[in-house]
Amino acid sequence: MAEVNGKIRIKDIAELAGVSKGTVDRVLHNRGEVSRASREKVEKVLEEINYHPNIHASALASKKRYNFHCILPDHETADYWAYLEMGIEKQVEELLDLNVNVVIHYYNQYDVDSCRQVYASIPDLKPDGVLMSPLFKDSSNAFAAKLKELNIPFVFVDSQVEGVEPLAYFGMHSYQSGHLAAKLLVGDQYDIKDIVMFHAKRKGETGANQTIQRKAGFMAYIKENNPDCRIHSVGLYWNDRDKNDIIMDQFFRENPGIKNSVIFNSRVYMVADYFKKSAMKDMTVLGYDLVDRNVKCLKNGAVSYLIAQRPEIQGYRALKALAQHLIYKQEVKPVNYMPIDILTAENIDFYVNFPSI
Amino acid sequence: MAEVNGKIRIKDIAELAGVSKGTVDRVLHNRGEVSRASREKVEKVLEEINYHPNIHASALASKKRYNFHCILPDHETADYWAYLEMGIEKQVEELLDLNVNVVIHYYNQYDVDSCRQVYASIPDLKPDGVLMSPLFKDSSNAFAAKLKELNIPFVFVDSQVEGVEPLAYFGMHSYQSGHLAAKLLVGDQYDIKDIVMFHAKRKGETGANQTIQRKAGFMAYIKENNPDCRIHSVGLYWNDRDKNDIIMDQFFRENPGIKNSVIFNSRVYMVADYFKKSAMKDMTVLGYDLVDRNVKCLKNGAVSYLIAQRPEIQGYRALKALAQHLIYKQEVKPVNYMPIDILTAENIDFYVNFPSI
DNA sequence: CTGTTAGCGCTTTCAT
DNA sequence: ATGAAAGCGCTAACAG
Repeated sequence: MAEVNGKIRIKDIAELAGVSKGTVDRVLHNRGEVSRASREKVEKVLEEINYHPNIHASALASKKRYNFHCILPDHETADYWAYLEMGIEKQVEELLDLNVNVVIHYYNQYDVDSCRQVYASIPDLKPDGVLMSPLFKDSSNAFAAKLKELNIPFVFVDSQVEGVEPLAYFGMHSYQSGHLAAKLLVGDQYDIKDIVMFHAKRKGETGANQTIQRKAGFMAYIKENNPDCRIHSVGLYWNDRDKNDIIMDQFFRENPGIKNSVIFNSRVYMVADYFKKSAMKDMTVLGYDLVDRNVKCLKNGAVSYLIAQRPEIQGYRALKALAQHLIYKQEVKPVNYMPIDILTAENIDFYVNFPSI
Repeated sequence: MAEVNGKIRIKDIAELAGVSKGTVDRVLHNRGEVSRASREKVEKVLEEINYHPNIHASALASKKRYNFHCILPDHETADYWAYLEMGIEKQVEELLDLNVNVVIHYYNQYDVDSCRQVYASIPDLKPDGVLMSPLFKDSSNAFAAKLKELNIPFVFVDSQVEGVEPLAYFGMHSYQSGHLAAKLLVGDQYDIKDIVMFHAKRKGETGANQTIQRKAGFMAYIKENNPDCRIHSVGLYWNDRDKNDIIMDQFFRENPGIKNSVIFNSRVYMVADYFKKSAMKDMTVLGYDLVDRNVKCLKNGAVSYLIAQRPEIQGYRALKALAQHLIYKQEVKPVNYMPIDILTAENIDFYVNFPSI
């Protein structure tokens, strides 16, 4: 039998230390000037007892208001970013009574300029904290430097940018996820000699190293465990299905017999759809992210594995990290890797309906 | 750009409705008598606006105290139950300022009588809510009936008991997890013709149908996908290693060449240790639960897959469910299946260090 | 049945 | 530098 309790108030500490509530508050928050003598008396009491402030009283009385700004790619309902945003909204609810105001800004994820424009508009809003997804590496890097200069704490979700140290990062360990992808796709099956890897053909500023890292992890595993396996890389245009069909038609005409494919992003359903349309059976397909269209493919067998990364948790915790840092003055862990979830037809249902927060 | 806000107080509602704060409070909580006229005026205002009570003010002012009692098997540090208890403790922290008192009671998980004894002691404590793990089916059933009679809400973690309807259940879908276990262990490899399945030899009252369900799911998958596969069942004594060695020695002498084994509980490390000691290579071993000893086996390759079920979340949410029901008067979802996590050497690190709450 | 009022523990302002 | 006091929004007790 174990019991938990705790009912020490600031008033109690004040009485024990022989000072007033106001003084205790001043030492607790290092605000205002306190004489050495008073400070020591209070600190002595604090060491002896186990004081936990009543967060409800604290939140209720606090007058300070905070403005947090989130910068995300625009997105469709039920895609990866939508889930991340749902996590943010969850945290917003909890922050409401803490006098925190949260604004979400969107940029076109296929247009660097739109992203830059949003970044440029932020400083004038005098944010107390910023949450961002650094899709565009260079622009994000520059913006992060600006925030550092303005002394505004910021957190990253989804991907990291080398050389930038946010207050905290919430996302997947991309390299290791690629490793896992390779293990799931080929494992110890040494008879697999060909794998096709689809990637996005993009123009303009390179994205964050998310996909690059995933690919690197994948290659490393193959090289170590199945060195004779050939990896074919095929570039696709996510917004031009017809063009993709032609590209894939040609590829599989030239390389018949390839049964294993991997896609390092959430567009795996497009590839699965192609296989279905082309009546290509027995394909093993692996992709990323728990989004509606992929779930459907997983269930009907068109996709074998999905690797997921808890986007809601990313959004939820990233925003929370700002509050922990700014409001509760707590330490925040700088790097927070999400679990790399393996989804199959057999366990997907319990992920889809699970309120992860 | 999207913004969120909301600052309507009871006082505002009172003014809008032309009544006093007290009356608004009475209709919000259905307490005390309110005239039809007043009630309707207030309800009309409530429909038009979007009122969210300030939980901090509410918690601070509330005088009511709650006593929750949790009944768990005793356990070692870092085993499955320890994780579940960590989740409970997390929720306890959040409940502290809500005037909730939580006591955890332990029973010997190998002794029905100790469990019955604890159950018998609970009603005198006048609990407002109970959290329990119904390991012993019949006794738990009887106790649940008693709680129903006393009108005390209770929640189940870890396993369910047929015919009993707790306020909520938090745990895994055992049958489906068995299905998944089979898929992972043999998948489409039709050349696998023998699997050995280890189970616990227990005495006394049968446990909950947890293990039985897992086994059933496993068998069903094999039957459907690999009907020629033979499944050998071997009973072990978890608390007698020497005896187990003899049993396993004999089994593998009589059945050489079996490479695939499954254990439907967290003792998989015992089997893995045996294989290691006996220098049996190339064994594929699958078991349950993210506990320290199993993690070690996963990392050194002695275990291939672990299936995990988020015990912290179970404890955390189960206790929270009591608070939601009793304090916030919110609806609680009666059946809450945890995601069935697939752990391998490649992704285990990100589960081990992940603060799931 | 309804309005008024005294706190809950903490923050913050204002005298001293 | 420090104490006293007002008040955050809500609950609950009390007086009418």
